[in-house]
Amino acid sequence: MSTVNERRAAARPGSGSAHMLDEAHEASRRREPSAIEIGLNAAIITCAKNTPQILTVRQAADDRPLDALPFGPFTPILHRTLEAGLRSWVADQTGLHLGYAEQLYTFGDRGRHARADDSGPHAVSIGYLALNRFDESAALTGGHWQGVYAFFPWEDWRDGRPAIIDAEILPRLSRWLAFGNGSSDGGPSPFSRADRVRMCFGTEGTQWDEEKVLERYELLFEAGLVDEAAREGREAALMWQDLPAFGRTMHLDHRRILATALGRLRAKIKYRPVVFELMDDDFTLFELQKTVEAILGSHLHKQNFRRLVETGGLVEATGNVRTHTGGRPAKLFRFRSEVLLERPAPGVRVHATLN
Amino acid sequence: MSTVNERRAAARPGSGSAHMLDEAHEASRRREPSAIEIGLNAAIITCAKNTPQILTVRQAADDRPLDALPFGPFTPILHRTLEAGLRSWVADQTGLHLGYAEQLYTFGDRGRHARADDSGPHAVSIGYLALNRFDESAALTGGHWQGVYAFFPWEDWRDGRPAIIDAEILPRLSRWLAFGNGSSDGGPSPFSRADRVRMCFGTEGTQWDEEKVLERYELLFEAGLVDEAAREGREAALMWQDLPAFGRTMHLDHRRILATALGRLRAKIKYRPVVFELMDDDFTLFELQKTVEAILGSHLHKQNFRRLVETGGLVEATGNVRTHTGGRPAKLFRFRSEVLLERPAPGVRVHATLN
DNA sequence: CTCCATATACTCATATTGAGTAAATAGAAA
DNA sequence: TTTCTATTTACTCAATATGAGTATATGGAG
Repeated sequence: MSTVNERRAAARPGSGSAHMLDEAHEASRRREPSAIEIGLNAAIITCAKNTPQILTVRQAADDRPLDALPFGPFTPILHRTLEAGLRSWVADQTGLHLGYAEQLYTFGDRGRHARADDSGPHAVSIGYLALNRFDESAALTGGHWQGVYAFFPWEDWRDGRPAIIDAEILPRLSRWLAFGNGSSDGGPSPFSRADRVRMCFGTEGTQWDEEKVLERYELLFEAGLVDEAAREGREAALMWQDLPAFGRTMHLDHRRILATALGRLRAKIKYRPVVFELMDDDFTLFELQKTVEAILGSHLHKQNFRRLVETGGLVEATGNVRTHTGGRPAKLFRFRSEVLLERPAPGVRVHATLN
Repeated sequence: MSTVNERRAAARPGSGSAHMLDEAHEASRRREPSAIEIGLNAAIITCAKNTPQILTVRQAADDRPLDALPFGPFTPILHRTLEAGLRSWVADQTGLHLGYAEQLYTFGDRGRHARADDSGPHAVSIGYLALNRFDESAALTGGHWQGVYAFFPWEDWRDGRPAIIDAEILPRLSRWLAFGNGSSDGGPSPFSRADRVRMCFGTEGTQWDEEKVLERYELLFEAGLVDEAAREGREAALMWQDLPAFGRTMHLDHRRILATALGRLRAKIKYRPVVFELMDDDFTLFELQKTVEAILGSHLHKQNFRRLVETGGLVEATGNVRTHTGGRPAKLFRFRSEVLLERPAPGVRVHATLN
């Protein structure tokens, strides 16, 4: 972990730093605009075919086209709020009208544009998580849905511990540890690299935490194992040869935003009724469970799931049943939005099992 | 000076929005900077005298000076990351070196600058929550600590339900409901105003949720009851006469950022060991409890608190005791940072009681 | 020396959780 | 028609966690 003084030193290239700061502050008070672009990025998630899906658009970068999240700059003249701007861009680029949307994080680190030098304007990107129910009939005017786990193959544990972890990831992380161990390089994490590997991938007795999607992605990034690290000229990326693809790559830092989105969704699904943003009006409890499992990437105990969701007042029976389920007809349920008024934090509070 | 966007808007006052959007996007691709300022704001919280304290600086606005959070613009030339910029501004303005800091939210709504028209540049402000232990000996070069509940008198329930709720707030909210009921005015909330009053202030059987600090502030804002609403020319603010002060006001939207910070801290304290950022290295369990209670604004069951914190592996005894506690000497404890490696979400999971 | 406020050590009933068994039912396969 | 199968639905049960309480220890103030 870097000290305050180191951080301050880094923040002051060259001469009289205090003076420069004052000057910058003064410029701001005189309302001189700084050359900063604000990008709005939407991680739009739906659930189809038992898999969480992300809406991507194609973006030409350098030579080859890459997957990107729908995005555009925030222009205050056109958009009353940040979220309005986001909705407008998404509708523009994909024809999709967003339902639920929440702000995730604002990314402002240097290096977003894959330049070693400081040329070009600096961009700050605000990431959003949006949830839409899957509508087969509504044709998109742009972009297409892709399975989220194509970007994070190590995150889906529904068929057991993904092979890529022990076969590809952990051996390389071990080499990376052996190289430059100690605390991480200037990052804010107070943990040693070895501890971070333990926490992220649940080795040595530590258990897998499905919410640490971002932490895992960032660890792989630091270790130079994801393509984005090589693109940005990360030092650690130089030590690898014949790297397999650790998930599909994305434009700029969009995969980081997607990792943030999935992690947030996995966390939130447990204490707020956000799953229902992904469901049709009527659904069976089994369909609901499959959706939750797809998001969490793990299996849940069926009987307990039903108990939780029913006694928690999250759903109510519609009185109808669905046949052709492959077995006994299933009662149809709908979301009871009244819970939001009754309980402080209603949600699908679930604990993952390994079965 | 006029901005790029203003000039464009002036040149084409009635043009179609789709075209404008394309054009704006094109402008962005040509890397034309938009005139947007990014402000960094720090809600720095500590705990002293059994009260959460917020670090404020004085800021001259229009005629009278107001309390403000330490803030400054993000200048990519000077600051490698957003957080580095924040730390630098805070050190500059107050002499304080931040410890724990996390990003809260990015506020970008029009109206931040209390202008009815669209003059002036639009500002986007990124709010941070920072936690510091209180250090009596470290003198501040600027700013001073103020009790958080001076800004939100309705949030401290340690001496029972605050009188201001039933005496001042609820009667006026009732009048506000009677005026223009129905769903809120264009806001994103799917609830009726009446439902929001219930959820926020725990009327009609609904229980008080201490985490809804922001929701409560925004409800009071919409109802025109806080000074900021009058300053920004909110319509609802016009209907009141002889309004008492509903908490101290702050510069711009800083009180909203503070509300976000307190709400986030109250939520996070339950599932992450953030309290310890506010404690000295050694502390008694009673001191720890008093700190948690100060943050949550409610009392906890003492014996259960100890059990939770000890069996949860959050603390370990140092072997020393503290005397002069007013009673039997208390064992001193320290934070066991190893829990972070052992458990996925260690924290002070507590449930409020009314005693 | 007594009182007092706090610390510490327990008990106990109830609710929640994790995990399991068993019966019901419609469609598909034999 | 019968059997099989995958699924739904209904219970059970032990272990643990939670909310609330009682009882005792101990140093300092008066």
